[in-house]
Amino acid sequence: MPHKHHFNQMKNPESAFALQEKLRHQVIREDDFGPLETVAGVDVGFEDKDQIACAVVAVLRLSDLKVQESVAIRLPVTFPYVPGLLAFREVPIVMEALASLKTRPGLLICDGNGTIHPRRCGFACHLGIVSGLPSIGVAKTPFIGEFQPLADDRGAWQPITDGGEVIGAALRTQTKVKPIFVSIGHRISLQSAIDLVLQCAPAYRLPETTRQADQLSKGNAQPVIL
DNA sequence: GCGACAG
DNA sequence: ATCTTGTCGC
Repeated sequence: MPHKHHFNQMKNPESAFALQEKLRHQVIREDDFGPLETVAGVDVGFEDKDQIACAVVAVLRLSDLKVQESVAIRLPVTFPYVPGLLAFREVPIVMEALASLKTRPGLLICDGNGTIHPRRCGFACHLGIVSGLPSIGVAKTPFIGEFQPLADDRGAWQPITDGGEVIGAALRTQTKVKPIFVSIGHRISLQSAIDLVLQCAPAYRLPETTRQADQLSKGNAQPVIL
């Protein structure tokens, strides 16, 4: 079982780059999943002056986008935030969260990029390969690449390119609202990723999966004022 | 060399 | 990511 141990022992950026170069070739860029019953939102938040990471996986029914199950896990941070190496900071704890789920999600919608990455192996790709699950990357900013202006209606999108290669899409999920950045994570095509993200974002800029996971990763103990 | 830089 | 209330606009 070569996988799971690469992370915690990752000490220097050189070995992290090497692993990404290896994993990038394992990314499956075509649809490789059956009928989807559930879709899970993945998000990691930080607390305590960046000492503690909190990973949340929220499993929603695709039919009504209602939360069917969710888990939140808290662990000490083991890797710093380095642009381009986000996966090494967040994948391990997310794997722990996935392990404690009762439901095996049909697909993961990640908070972060997939192929929109210098080495085409962002968080969503990394998590998809390590977990074996189909995954999509959804980010609020593009990180790298260029794209043409998009129409202002919901569903409008433009390819994001880098060195002539299409690496993702800038997608407008709500009319006249700033676009989000969708990319392949693993076992899905870019077109299917776009369609699915749009389906999961019927009312807000971010998909419901991300919103639910995000909400659960924050002050779960919201004091009710009377 | 300089600036930019997912979460 | 996180620190944080109200507020301008459709």
